[in-house]
Amino acid sequence: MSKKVRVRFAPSPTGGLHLGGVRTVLYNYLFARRHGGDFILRIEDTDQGRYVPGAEEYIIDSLKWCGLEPDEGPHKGGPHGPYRQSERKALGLYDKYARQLVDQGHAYYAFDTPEELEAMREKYKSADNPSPQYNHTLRKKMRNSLSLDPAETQRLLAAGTPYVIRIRLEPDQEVHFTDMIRGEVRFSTTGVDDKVLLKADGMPTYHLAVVVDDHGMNITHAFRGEEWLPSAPVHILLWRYLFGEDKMPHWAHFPLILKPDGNGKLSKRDGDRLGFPVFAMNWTDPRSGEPATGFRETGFLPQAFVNLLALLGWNDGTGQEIFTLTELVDRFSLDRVHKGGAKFDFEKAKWFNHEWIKKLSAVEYSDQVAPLFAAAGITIPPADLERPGGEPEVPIIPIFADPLADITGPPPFDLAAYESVVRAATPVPNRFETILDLVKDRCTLLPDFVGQAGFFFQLPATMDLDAVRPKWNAAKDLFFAEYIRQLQVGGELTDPHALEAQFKEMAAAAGIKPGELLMPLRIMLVGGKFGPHVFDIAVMLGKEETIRRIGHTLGLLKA
RNA sequence: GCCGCGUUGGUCAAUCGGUUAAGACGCCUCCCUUUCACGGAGGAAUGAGGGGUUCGAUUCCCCUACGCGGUACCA
Repeated sequence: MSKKVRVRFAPSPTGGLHLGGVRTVLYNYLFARRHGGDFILRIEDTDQGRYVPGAEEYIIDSLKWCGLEPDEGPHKGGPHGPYRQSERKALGLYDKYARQLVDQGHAYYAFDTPEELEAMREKYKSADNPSPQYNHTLRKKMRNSLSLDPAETQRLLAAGTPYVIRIRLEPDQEVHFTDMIRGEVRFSTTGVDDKVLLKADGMPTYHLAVVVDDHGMNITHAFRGEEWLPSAPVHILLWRYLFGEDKMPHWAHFPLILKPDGNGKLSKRDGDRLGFPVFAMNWTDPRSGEPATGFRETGFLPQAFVNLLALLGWNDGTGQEIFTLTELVDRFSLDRVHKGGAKFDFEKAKWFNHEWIKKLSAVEYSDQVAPLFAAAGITIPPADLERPGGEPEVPIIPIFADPLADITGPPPFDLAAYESVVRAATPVPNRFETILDLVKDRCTLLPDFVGQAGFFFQLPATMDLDAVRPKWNAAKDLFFAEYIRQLQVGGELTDPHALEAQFKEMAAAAGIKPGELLMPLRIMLVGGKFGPHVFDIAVMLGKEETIRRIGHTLGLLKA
């Protein structure tokens, strides 16, 4: 019986969480859930100088928005805490293992100052070797416990001279491991430098911390972005020296998400330049004050965001593109993750969102849409937000309530059962939601709802009278006056088909082609040439409001 | 420079030696619709180059080119 799967996402709190980061989380999460394992959040705040206040909270909030909640982390604890490396330092493990490495002869003390390092790089830099490495040859020329005589090393140590601990890499050693995505990957130690393991301030570098903490947290599978591949041999060696390669987690390096134009890793700058979000949620750097927009604020549904990210580098081979989180968990496998990077395409991203808006009932996102109306100065009458039959017993649709844990159980999953549970928990739409459902085919981003449905709640902001005026005449004016009278004597508007039939009969009686009348009616009710079928709108507006708008426009046309 | 990883239409991509090389986004045409969408039908568009291996290569191997990543007391 193999160990329980445990994976981790280990960001450094230096800024907003971007696309690539969320996708790394997602693949970790999917793998963990797929195998009934744990997903851990660990904060790699080993670099004091780059620490950004608020970044950790932002990361946690972003994961929450995406529905990718860790099982253990700094915000919720767990049996393997603490979950911040700055706090794990107190455990004394980094120091202990660094010294153990020195004792084993696999690491050494180095006393070089930053200036000396810089001088070394300048001195040995050449066209052939633009970035000289602190390695087995150059270290002989530097100040460290390998080049200095032991007495001098002892003296420097005793005097409290600042030092770092570097790994000692001997040349021509082959290091290889199996990457779950790329297969066998081989390196020669010749090209790798003597990486710093423990910094002068006593904090570990990523290289030491990742190995010590993955070990301490019983991580079974270590997944990260492709940019880490080149330093993998250092981590393999550390595992070999410290805990044994047999205890080492399985590795996988995910492909990069590339900028849409040209080449290279997608960055925040690309988003600014090309006009799309790169971060999960809005983020303002507390130091520079520089803002960045998020997918959430742009009007993406978390379901769509997760869906589009999953497909950026993975697919299930069937051609299916729309997946719920639950389906993703059910289908995900590492061997179908691509090796090559994928360019981000915002048009396709929007398509995913559009699909999700159509797929979901407005009940499932009306709470995200309502504030947008308020922000646009459109008031939704409280009555429209009242739910017929009262609020449901389960207030939140369990799409992101980790359905797998309490609904479908361990894999394989009963997706059909899950869907039915979600359906049963979905309440009856209120009037606001009914209206959203009526126009959702036309909405790609959440803010589109304001433009598409605003007229239901207030007189159209603009009236496209130019669409009516050229062909307007007394006969039409007369027709609508008569139409108002007919509506007045009739009952409340309930059946769009009956309404349409009545309208067409009247048109025939007046000797006017219905097509001549339909557009004016639309303009009267909507204000422009868009929206659902006119009579659906009239029914939704109600008799009184429909009459009011026709009369109002008639007045405008006379003026 | 060196090391590593990649390379199927504009983009995301299927194919695990034999296919007319799927599908999706975007684009174009048409249908539906007396609005805008949705939906439906169709179209243009792809294996970086060169060597092998094989009866047969997009698929396996090698070389080249190109791209990316790394080469910090950053992660």
